[in-house]
Amino acid sequence: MNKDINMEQQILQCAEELFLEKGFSLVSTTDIAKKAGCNQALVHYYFRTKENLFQQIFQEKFTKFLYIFTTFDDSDEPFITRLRKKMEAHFDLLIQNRQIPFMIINELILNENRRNKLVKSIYNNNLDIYRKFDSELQEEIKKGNIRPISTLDLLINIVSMNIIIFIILPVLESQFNFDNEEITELLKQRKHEAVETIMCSLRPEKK
Amino acid sequence: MNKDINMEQQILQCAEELFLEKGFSLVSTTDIAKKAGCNQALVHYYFRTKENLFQQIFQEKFTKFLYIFTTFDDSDEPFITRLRKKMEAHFDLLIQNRQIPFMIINELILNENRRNKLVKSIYNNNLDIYRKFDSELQEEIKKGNIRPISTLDLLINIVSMNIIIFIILPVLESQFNFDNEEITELLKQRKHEAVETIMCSLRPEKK
DNA sequence: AATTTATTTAATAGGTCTATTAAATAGGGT
DNA sequence: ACCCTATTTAATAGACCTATTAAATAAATT
Repeated sequence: MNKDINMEQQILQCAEELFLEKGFSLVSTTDIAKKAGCNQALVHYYFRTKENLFQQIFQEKFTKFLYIFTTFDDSDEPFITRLRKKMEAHFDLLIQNRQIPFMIINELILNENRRNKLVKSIYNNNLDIYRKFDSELQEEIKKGNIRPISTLDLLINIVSMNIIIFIILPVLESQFNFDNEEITELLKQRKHEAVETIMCSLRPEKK
Repeated sequence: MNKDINMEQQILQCAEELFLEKGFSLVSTTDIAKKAGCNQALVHYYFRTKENLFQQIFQEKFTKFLYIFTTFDDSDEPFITRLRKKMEAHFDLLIQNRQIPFMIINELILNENRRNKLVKSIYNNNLDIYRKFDSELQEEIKKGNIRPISTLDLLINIVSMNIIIFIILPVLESQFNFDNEEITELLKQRKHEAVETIMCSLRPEKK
């Protein structure tokens, strides 16, 4: 591993890679130390517990995952255009961090404590932006520009369509031996299809 | 636990519940034995290894998960109607087995051996039905009844929309204290929305 | 140079885990 | 009653895990 940066950062970075790949419980502090090239006790010296170390990383990844949906786009483009852009930006983020969806699913289901803590903070911190989004959406529906749908359902749909390929990717890779370029192309196509599916699903009924 | 059935079945059943809840690595044979009310060695007596025991259960769940998509519906209803029915049946199955999606995601990502084994057998066993579905779909697209979409994308979309709520459910339960009835109602609504989203997304462009 | 502080290591306590072994118990069949 | 087989248990080997402790080394400060 890189010897230029200090060991604390080194450990953090190695831990991140391992946790992203295998989740909390399948990574030991011994694994982390080995990868970082240091003694196992050093991991505990800097971070005290494995849980601490994981929390730091997970928190950051989760915030990243949600960031795009927790910021307000104040351009004067139409609602649907801004929505499309958000969705595309979110997908692009996942392309850069392909294991985030798995990590989040895994830890959010398995660890009740982490889940409770996170969920509460998300809920409280983003109520405003949620309400704003909600009122804009319902406005568009009233105008007949968008098929009637609840805000929660739409958000779930978007997240769902955006994460699924990153869950399925390992399976596809098991069957077909993709090289990097093919995966890039696959993700590009899938991004297009995911966005298109949501956009098409929002078209109002023909009269 | 129930004392009427024999201990082998008892162990299998308890293991199933635990594995579904926590996945392979967070369940010990000691946990299983405790739940089943027997000595830990008995788990190994009947199933030799934890891996064996898990395989049996996982295989069954995974087959169940795919079953609906691996059978052919030969009624003479329109393609889109049959598709909708399949999707609904699949969702209903998941309602009865809410932890299946998590288990599959978890183990399919974490364990390369299991993934490889499964993926190959699925691929080989269901090529015929896949081709049949593929040709029907492309036929409908040619007729202009359905928006152009690849078969793989459509299947991914359907699975995605069907599983997402079962992934998110623990998160929602953390925030709101649902009782059983509320969850049933929530799932019913979500089923409707998932199916509707796919159906709407398949409508051809207006001319 | 001496002293203090920060980093790193070896050693280990105390726990859990899987799997095996040998012994105990139970249940037919003869 | 005896034998045979199936079921169940206690005990334990051997591995690995987290976290701590005390000692060693390096770096910084006076």
